[in-house]
Amino acid sequence: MPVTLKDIAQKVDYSVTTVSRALAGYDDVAESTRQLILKTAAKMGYHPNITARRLQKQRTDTIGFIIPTHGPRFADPFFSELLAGIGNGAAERELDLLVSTRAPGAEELEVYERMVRERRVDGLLVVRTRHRDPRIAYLVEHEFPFVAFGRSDLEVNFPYLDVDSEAGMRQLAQHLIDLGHRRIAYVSAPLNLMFASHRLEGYKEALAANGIPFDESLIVVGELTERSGYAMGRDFLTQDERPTAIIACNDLMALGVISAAQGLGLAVGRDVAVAGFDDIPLAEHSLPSLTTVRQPIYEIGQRICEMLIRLLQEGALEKRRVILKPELIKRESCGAAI
Amino acid sequence: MPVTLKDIAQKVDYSVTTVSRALAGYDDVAESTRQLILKTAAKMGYHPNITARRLQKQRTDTIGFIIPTHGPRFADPFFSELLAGIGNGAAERELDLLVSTRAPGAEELEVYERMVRERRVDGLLVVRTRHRDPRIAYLVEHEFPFVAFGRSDLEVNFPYLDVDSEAGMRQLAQHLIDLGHRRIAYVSAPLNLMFASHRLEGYKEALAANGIPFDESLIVVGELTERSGYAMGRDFLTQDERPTAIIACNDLMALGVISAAQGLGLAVGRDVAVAGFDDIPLAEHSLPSLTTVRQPIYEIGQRICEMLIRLLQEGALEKRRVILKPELIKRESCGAAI
DNA sequence: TATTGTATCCGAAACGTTTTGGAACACGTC
DNA sequence: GACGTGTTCCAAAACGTTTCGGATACAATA
Repeated sequence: MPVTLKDIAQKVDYSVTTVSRALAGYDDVAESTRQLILKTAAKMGYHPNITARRLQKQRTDTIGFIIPTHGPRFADPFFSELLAGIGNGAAERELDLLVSTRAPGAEELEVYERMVRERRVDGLLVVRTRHRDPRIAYLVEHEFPFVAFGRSDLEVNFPYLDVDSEAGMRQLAQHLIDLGHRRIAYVSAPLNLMFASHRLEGYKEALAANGIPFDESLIVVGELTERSGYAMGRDFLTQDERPTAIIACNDLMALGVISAAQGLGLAVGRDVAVAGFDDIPLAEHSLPSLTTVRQPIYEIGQRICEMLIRLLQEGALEKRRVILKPELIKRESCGAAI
Repeated sequence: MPVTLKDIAQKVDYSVTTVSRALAGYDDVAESTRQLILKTAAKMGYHPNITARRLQKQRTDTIGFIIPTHGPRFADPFFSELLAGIGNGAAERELDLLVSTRAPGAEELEVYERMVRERRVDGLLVVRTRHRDPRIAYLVEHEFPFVAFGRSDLEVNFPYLDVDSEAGMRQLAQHLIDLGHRRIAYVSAPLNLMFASHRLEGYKEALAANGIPFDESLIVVGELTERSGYAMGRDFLTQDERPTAIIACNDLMALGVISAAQGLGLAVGRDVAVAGFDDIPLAEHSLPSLTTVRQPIYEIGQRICEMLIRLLQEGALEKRRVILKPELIKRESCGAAI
């Protein structure tokens, strides 16, 4: 049986109130009795019952994070890094992190609803925002505190942090164009993801800026996995008039494209250029190393966590919209590294 | 202000007790009043306050999982898959999952202590067990319910699930030996990890069984990252008398070794054989595809979760120790795929 | 008629904490 | 001697739920 305030109170012969206040550091308890109480509490091995405290304080000191997974073999390095950032961000402020894993869809929304209605968490983190994102709509409607990683096309106002994917992809495509490429294939992410639109937009802008006509047949939509990148890459590279460069919407797919190219006996970086987006750790050490656009994933996790915490503590946020500039990382997969 | 039982009681003019019991489905409330209460609760948008319920029931319906991370760039596909398994396992039984991320060490143990002492969770999941694992020692000493992924060398009895790494590695090494290799280098995981010892043991057994002397200089300890595998692989492959095969303790390092080999102009699968352990999704799609030993990571996550839940519900476990047989997956990195 | 049984309900306590609003007392000041 | 001013303490309420141990009313049984 764990030690409670009552137990201590009995032992030192003070009221529960006084014990509570001594422990909490109020100054309306005599220094001598405080010392006695502190010592006794330590000796008895007292630790507050967090649930009782939560009930009384009417907050959980917990934030929620629902990871959108797809299928059982969910092995995305992007999310483990993001999670590490969020986890450590939460830990710094002594907050608990409640994690759920769910594939996008109706069930996923139910998880959000449960978290909100049953007051399991004080606030939520929403990642990988989608078009007409129902999660955001729900949270805004119920005025539940949350911070998103990614913008939205809903006509609502909410705090978010995002990376300027459009600019990043524009830079990347421009880089390839500068290297002389004209037929640049593009493996998109599912287009219901906001960032997928932004990146595609950036790609189109770069083409337009250089007077290269947009060719629908060079665009394909993948699933963000390596397997998918492999399949798409193979398709492109076995066409009669194959592209000279392939951009994938994330690094995992880009790695798949590289495998596909190499499987066909092509030298990536010479025979065909390949580029990704994210700069996961694997990108640097793949062979050839991967040209990509760097998002500071860990830092993003930390920052959205911080934003949420501040939002919860202060009820508002001075900077509700944060856009980070991504960085083009030139490596071997698009030609000799610089 | 959320709706409480009291609000409903007032509305329908029954006691809080009756409302509570009606909602909970007890049969000592008249069918007609139950219907009334159910309808009213729905209409008023009632949802139980989970914290209050927890306080009363003296359990949290939450399990804890502390992910051992190393450094900020923590992007391990193994853990995201494991987390997906655990997350979905917990969700099936309507349990919350409390996640924390912490590097092994003193701070990490403090997280365990907090979770236990302040009753934040009903039970814990411990993964990647270590020699004289202080987490296990602590939990056993405090008789706190937990299930481990991995065995221990402590003289204590606790429920765990593990993969027979020794057998897996023995098979893998035997496979390489059968392919004619005699100088087989080995990139181990840090040796304080239980599975590292088991795998090294399996490697040694295979050598011994085939009369190959054990060569200390062929053993090196890496950090389970691709970067580390790259460095170790490069070291081995630039030696005068380089090994003809390299086994890495996990797939991520094996991928690093492959990069190193390819960077040196070696054809992996022909000039040098490389093998890993885990069978992360990337292993199948790397080029060449990676020979490895398959652990069903997602399933492992699900199963340890299930075990813990059963342990919590029934107070005991019929099968406290589960050992899974891993499966050798032969692919191109050790010679033509079969 | 007295007793037992059944169906339906509820008051009060409990879970462990924090906070509110004041009580009790000692001390100095006018 | 009355009046403030601190200092130190505490009873009780509150957070929202579940559960224990009846209570009541009525029907069925002996």
